[in-house]
Amino acid sequence: MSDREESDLPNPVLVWERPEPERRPAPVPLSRDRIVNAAIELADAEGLSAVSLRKVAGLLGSGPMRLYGYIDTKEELLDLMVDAVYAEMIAEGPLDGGWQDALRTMAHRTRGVVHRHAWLTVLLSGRPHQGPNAMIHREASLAALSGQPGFADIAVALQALKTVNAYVVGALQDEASERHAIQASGMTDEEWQLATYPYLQRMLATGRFPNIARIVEEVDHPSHAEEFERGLQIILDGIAARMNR
Amino acid sequence: MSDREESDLPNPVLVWERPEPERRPAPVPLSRDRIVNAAIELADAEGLSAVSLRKVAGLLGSGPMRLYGYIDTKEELLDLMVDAVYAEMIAEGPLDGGWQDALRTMAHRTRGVVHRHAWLTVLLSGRPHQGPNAMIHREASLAALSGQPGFADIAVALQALKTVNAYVVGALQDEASERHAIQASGMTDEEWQLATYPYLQRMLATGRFPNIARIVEEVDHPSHAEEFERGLQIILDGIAARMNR
DNA sequence: GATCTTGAAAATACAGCGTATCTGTATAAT
DNA sequence: ATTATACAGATACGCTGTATTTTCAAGATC
Repeated sequence: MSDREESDLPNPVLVWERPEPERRPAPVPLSRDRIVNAAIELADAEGLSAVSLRKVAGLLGSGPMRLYGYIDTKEELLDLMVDAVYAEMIAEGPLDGGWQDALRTMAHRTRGVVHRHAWLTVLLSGRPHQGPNAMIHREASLAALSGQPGFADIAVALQALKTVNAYVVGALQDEASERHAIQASGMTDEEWQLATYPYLQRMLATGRFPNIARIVEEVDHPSHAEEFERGLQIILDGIAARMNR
Repeated sequence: MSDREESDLPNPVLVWERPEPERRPAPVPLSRDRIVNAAIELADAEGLSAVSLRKVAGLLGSGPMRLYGYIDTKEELLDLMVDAVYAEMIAEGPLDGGWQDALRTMAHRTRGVVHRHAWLTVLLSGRPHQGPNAMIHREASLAALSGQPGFADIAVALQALKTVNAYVVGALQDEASERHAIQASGMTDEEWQLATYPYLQRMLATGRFPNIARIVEEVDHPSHAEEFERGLQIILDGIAARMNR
C-alpha cells in the first residue's frame, strides 16, 4: 500500500535506476475444470460471496481477465459449478433397489452434496439444470424408475421424480436457512439460541401465537435428518397411493 | 452530469458571483414501511439485482446513508421485504374448510405471491422466517390444521405443514429457474426454445439419454399450474395415508 | 539471425456496490 | 441568543464484474 507511494509519481527516478520488469513467467495452464474447482474450493471455504473472478483467478495464479477466455460471464461460472456438483452425485454410483429405495437414495445423495456445498441452495434457485452432468443424473434417475412396476408410463416416473425433487430442494433450503442465519451472525449455536430467545418469548407472551407456543412447549424437535426422512416418507406414501388407483 | 463540469474546478468563480445554495429543503419523511415498499417496487419492476441502497434511497428522494437509520445492513432490508410479503399473504384472509382445503389454499397463496414477486425465490433460501408477519402466517396455518380431526397432536400438524411448504418452495423454484433463464437471456420464449433446441437434440442424438428422449417425444407437458397441483395432491395423499395408520 | 506479425495475457479503467467516516447545518436545549 | 446535539448529506474506501488498452512472448517471414 504505502510502499507504492513513490511509484505513484509518473517517473520516480531515472531509467537507469529502475529495475527492468522481470520476464513474464510462462502463464499457468488453465482449463474450465481448474477454474471451476478453484471456485468451488473458495465457495466451500468462505461461502458463495467469496467467489469473485479476481479471487478465483488469484487462486490459480492468473489475472482475472484471463478467465473470460473460458467463460463469458460470472453467471456461466456458477452454472459450471452446479454442473460439477451433479458430477459428484453421479460418481456415487447406480441407483438400485425398488423405486422407493431409488428415490430415497437420490434424496439422500442430494442432501449430502448440499451439506458438503452449502452454497448450492442459493444456486439451485433461478438456474436451469441443463448441463451435461445434470442430464446424466436425470437420465439415471429416470432409468432407475422407468423399469419398475407401476412406472411403465414415463410420465408417471417424471411426475414422481419432480415431486420428490421439489420436496428435497425445499426441505434443504429450510435446513439451510436456519444454519445460515446462525453462521452469518458469527455466533455459536448456543449464543444464537440465547440471542433470539427473548424475542421469541416476547412474541409468545402476547398470547397471539397459541399454536406456536404449544410447539415450543410440547414438541421435542427431531433432528434435521429425521425430519427430512419423515417428510420424504410422506411423499413416497403419496406416490404409492397414486399408483394403486 | 456534464453540467457539473465547471464546478469540478475547486473555485470556478469568485464567491460573490456564485449564488448561495438554497436552504436545505426539509428532508422527505422516511419509515421502514416506505423504504421496504420502495425496495419491493424496484425488485418487482427490475429484479432483485436492481435493489441497491442508492437506488432505493433515490426513489425516496434521500441519500443512501440515511437508510442506515432504519436498517443496519442491506441484508436486513431483504429480511423486511420477505416479511412484507408474508403480510400480503395474511391479508388474503382466513383459511377455512377441511385440512386438505386449508393446505391447498396455503400452497396456492404462496404460489401467487411468488408469481407477483419473482425475486422471492432467491430470498427464501438462506433466510429464516422469524419476522412478525411470518409468525402470524405460521400461526394461522397451524391454527387451520390443529382443530381438524387427525391433527390433535400438534406435531402432526407441524410435520404436514413443513412437508407441504418444502414441496411448494421447491416446486416454485423449479418453475422460476426456467422462467429466469429465459428472461435473463433477453429472448422471447420461442427464441429461447429455438436457441436451446439444437443442444438438446445433439445430446439426445448420442443415444445416452433414452428416458429423457422418451419424455421429449411422448409426454405432452402439463402447464406449470397443473404440474404444481398434481405434485401437491401427491403430498396431500401422503399425509392422508399417514393419518390412517 | 534479425525483423515483423500476431495472439494472448496482463494492466488499466469504469461504473456501480455496501458502508465507514467526515462535514455541515437545522433544530433542541440552555 | 447562544451552544449542543443529532442527523442529513458528502466523501471516501475497497470491492465487484467487465470493457478497453497496453505489453510482451512466440511463430512467421525474409
